[in-house]
Amino acid sequence: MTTRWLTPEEQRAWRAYMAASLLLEDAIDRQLQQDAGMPHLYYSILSVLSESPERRLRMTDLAERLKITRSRLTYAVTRLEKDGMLRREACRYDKRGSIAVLTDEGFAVLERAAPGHVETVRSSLFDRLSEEQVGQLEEISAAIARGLQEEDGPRAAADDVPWRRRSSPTCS
Amino acid sequence: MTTRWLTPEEQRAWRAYMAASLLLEDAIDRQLQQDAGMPHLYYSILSVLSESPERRLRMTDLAERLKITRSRLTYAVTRLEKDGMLRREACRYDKRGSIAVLTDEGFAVLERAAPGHVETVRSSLFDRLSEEQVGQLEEISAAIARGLQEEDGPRAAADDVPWRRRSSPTCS
DNA sequence: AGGGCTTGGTTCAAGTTTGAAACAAACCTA
DNA sequence: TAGGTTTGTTTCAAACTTGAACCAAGCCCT
Repeated sequence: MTTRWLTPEEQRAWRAYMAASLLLEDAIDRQLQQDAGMPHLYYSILSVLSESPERRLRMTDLAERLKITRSRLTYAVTRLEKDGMLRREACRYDKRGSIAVLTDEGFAVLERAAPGHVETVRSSLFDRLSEEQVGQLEEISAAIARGLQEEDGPRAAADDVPWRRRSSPTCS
Repeated sequence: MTTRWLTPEEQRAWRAYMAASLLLEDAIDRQLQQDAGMPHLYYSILSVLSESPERRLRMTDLAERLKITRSRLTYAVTRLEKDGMLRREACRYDKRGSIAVLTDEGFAVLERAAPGHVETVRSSLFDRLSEEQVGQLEEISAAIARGLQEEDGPRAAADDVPWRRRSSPTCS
């Protein structure tokens, strides 16, 4: 089949998107590195944990939520654990499992870093967009994410029964 | 000043965006790594070069267009040069300068990889969006990029005179 | 001309990411 | 219930990124 090349509009959109996403990740990473001594991903890990019941989550669930590989997560968690931001606990019900638990120190660091981070997100992103555009961005992003996720993982649905791991996020 | 936290709509948009951009970069990187043996950035370098006059560009210009640091570019170009995708030439007019030139082999590799890449971009992104959304994405991205660039570099404008480097991209 | 500042580019070490391989526990099935 | 497969996690080496430090070469300015 002959390639369906991008139209000029698509080209423009694609290039603009690439530039924006690079610049944005960069700005955010730099700010967090400066003010919290960790890259964006690491901050996100703490953030997700802080919102989970009992501030704990299994590695796989954490990876799933953050859309990163388990391997990448292992490395990050190892560093964060070394820094005292979180600790690992064994899972009682599944001896393979390991659970990341946010420590009080980790929570404190997060609380301290949050305002600066939000400010950066705001000034880099939301201050530049109209309310309407915020909605558009969400829809567009959701559409992309949806598409890319169903590809590999038609997970959940029927086999996601209550007593299964997937629905008991803290595994304890 | 008290932090202006994100509204629920902003939260949703932000999370959706984060997920989408991670998944998208991932999908694209994986495809290119598989089919062309190089990550997305490296492909982009070849791509930008291929569209430049004489398929050559100064390092700084290349970095500027790709929105990456010079250091990162140096590393990438070193690898690509080792692989024969491009070569470096000295700049005649400015002995500090070095110019990356796409080789015929590099061009061939690019041509071979392009269809697969475009197909991935299409199926991951544009097939999921309406025409209207493509336009919205461009506007949103442009707004973000604009904001993040003027911060550091209020370059160009008046002092971007014709005979200056910035406007003679090939420096030769 | 002789500093001193700026710019273009690379280098270096430390940190991060990748993907494949290794392991171990859990699950299935005959 | 033994063996085979799947799932959860880590490990390892190789690749990539980061930011600061460095080296020239160009650019003032007096």
